[in-house]
Amino acid sequence: MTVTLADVAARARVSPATVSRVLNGNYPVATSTRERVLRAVDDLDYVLNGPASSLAAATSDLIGILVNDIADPFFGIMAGAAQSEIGGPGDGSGRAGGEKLAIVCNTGGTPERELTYLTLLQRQRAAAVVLTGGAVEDPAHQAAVSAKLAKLADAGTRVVLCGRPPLPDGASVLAALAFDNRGGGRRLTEHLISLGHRSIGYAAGPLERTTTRHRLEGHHEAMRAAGLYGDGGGGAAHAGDGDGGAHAGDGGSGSAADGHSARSRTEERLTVHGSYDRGSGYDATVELLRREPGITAVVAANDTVALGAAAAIRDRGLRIPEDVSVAGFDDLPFSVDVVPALTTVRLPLFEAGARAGRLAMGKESPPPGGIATIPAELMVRGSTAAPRR
Amino acid sequence: MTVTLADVAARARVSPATVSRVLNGNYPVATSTRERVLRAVDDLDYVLNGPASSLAAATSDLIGILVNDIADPFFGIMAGAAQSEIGGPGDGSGRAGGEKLAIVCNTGGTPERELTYLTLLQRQRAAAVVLTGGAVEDPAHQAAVSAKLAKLADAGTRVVLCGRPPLPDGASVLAALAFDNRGGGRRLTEHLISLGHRSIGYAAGPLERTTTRHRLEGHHEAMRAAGLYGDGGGGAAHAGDGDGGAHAGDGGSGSAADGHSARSRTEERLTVHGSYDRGSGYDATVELLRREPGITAVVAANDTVALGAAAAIRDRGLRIPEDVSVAGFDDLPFSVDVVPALTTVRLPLFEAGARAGRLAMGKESPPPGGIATIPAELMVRGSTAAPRR
DNA sequence: CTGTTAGCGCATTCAT
DNA sequence: ATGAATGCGCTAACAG
Repeated sequence: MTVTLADVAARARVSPATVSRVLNGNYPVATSTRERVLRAVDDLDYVLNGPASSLAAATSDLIGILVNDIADPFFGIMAGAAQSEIGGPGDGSGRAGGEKLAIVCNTGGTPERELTYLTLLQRQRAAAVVLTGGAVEDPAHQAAVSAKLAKLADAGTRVVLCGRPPLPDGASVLAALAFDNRGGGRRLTEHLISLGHRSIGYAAGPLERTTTRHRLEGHHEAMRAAGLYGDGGGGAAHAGDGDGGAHAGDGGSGSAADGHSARSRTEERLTVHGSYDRGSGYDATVELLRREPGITAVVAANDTVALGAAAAIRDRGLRIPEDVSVAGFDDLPFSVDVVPALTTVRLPLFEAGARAGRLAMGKESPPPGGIATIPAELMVRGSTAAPRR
Repeated sequence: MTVTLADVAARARVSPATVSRVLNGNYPVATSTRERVLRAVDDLDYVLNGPASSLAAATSDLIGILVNDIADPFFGIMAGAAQSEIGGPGDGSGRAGGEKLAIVCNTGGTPERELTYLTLLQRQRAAAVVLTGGAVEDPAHQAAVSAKLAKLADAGTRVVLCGRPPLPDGASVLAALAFDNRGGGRRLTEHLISLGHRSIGYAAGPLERTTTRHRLEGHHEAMRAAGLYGDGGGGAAHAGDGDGGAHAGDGGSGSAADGHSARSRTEERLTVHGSYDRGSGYDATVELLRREPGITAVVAANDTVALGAAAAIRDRGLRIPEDVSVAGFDDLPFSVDVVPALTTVRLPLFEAGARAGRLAMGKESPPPGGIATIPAELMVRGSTAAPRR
């Protein structure tokens, strides 16, 4: 019923080995023979048996791309870009030559599924794995992921991080492309401060994610530098801890009010954690407004959260930016279209994803030290303005 | 170097077959034996060799999900939902038991890549394939896809269509879940007409896609029924042609003005085609406004296109909805947050994706006849209002 | 319930 | 440049 290599060989009147050689193209074969084989392949409508091929070759042409949330364009853009560098252009006939199969796996942001997918990919003997987006900072999970990645690398799988800070032990990672979340967060808040804002609320993301922490740290840095956290909120906690310092800051559990002594009460009051979605931004903003009715600006964990924040502000009868300024992060495509257009921090998601894809394909050499920090650019638009007198 | 089933068997003092049985769980094994094996697996940190397993079993645990554009939440939501039904919850240890690996493949909407991915999936002996989103109506491509799907089905791969009309020859498809794009489109335009609009522009999607055609047909039906296309634009062209009638209406090439004789000049003037993105909506709306400055409403191919349309309208100094009403399609998450909130047609993307996932897993039985039409719900919000006097 | 025996379809040695 | 033989690691009968 199913056509095999041997069938093709028989029809082309060559040995199976020869067919294998023309199909893989990595061996000299006489042109006339090659043509005969190719014709037989077409005639018989032969499709290579991937599993058999992978078994014999001890490697597959699968490349996994892990994302936290596939419904979020933040990940979709990176994944799409990576995939465009991986999946060949297709030769029209759909015959599928030697291209890799880029597959995206949706972890839902949970550590368990992340590990499960990594194992599944390991099981498939994936040629490469790209991990996108922030990591969860639970030490146990970090260790488990590191161990798993080490095993993957050991088995010949190329590991690339995209939009994710380097691992403490980066040995097994080919390359880590990290966004400058901290710098972007700092510049965004500096912008607000320069506009004259003094009381700025922050609708943060999930507590345990690196992305959340880095953006928040940038924000806090700016606030503290401007003396807006009043009492002794020291800057000592994360001093000199570049985006690359991936050791979990607070280790352990985590309510927002877990008494980190260097954290001022103002700082705590003006920060609310949630998830990276619209509803969370809405709720966080309602809470911020309740705690501190006088805030003149809300910074959101990302653009989607900012959408919810803006809705909450409007529902309170306040205007943007006249009464309250709003800012996001990422600069997703819709951000320029909301009214007023969203001030945000632009991350070159597509470029980063594409680069990660090339790295995974081995088409590009890793940055020095295997680590590259990707700059974030402040985009000032209509949603932020000087606070009213 | 690499641990195999035999190693585990040796350590557990059982035969390889027994190890295989406990790993696959589909065979009775004594509890004590099972535990011994499991312990050996953990001790040795064994990971099943997927290719070898697939080769022997003649089937893999891969399930492919094809999407047109992974950066578009329309697809991301469906894919994520499908994946959530497929990828097991993960057992925490990341040990990865018998779960399937849901992988999403980004075709970019091009027929070639769609075929290439299908071939790649066929090569991998995928357990199932889910095709999401509208199809391209080029007859040659349709035939190629049908043939490929037939081969996949033949090889035991379950084929599910989600948000895509059934194939002319649906034999090889397990189930087709089609959205009621036509009905939704019609009701949306009827809503506008009932509000008093007479001159309504349409920023349509790519000409050759089923989704585009069906939404547009619904729109045209409503317009014609209200006599808004003046001269003899007959309703005969697609009469009684349910969403399921998948034969390419116009066959062949395709400028918008290819002289379909039953199409009125007004109809043509008020319809502009583009792609399913924001920029396209902007451009189309600029063009519509140029052709017919008096239009009081613009209907967009989807919510993203509507975003661009709204931007174009505002850039012209017009207000929404006072001067021009705007409507979208899909009801993506951001649609409720734009200002004014977008009137649109809600498609249950998550539910449909989840159902497709269950179908692909064989966890749910197909609808009668293998075809289900999923209803679309009109969502009236602030972006549409009665035209001004 | 468990062990034994055969391949699954292909990529590679080696020869030639 | 091509053919012949071997084994990748696992599952699926078939016995017992």
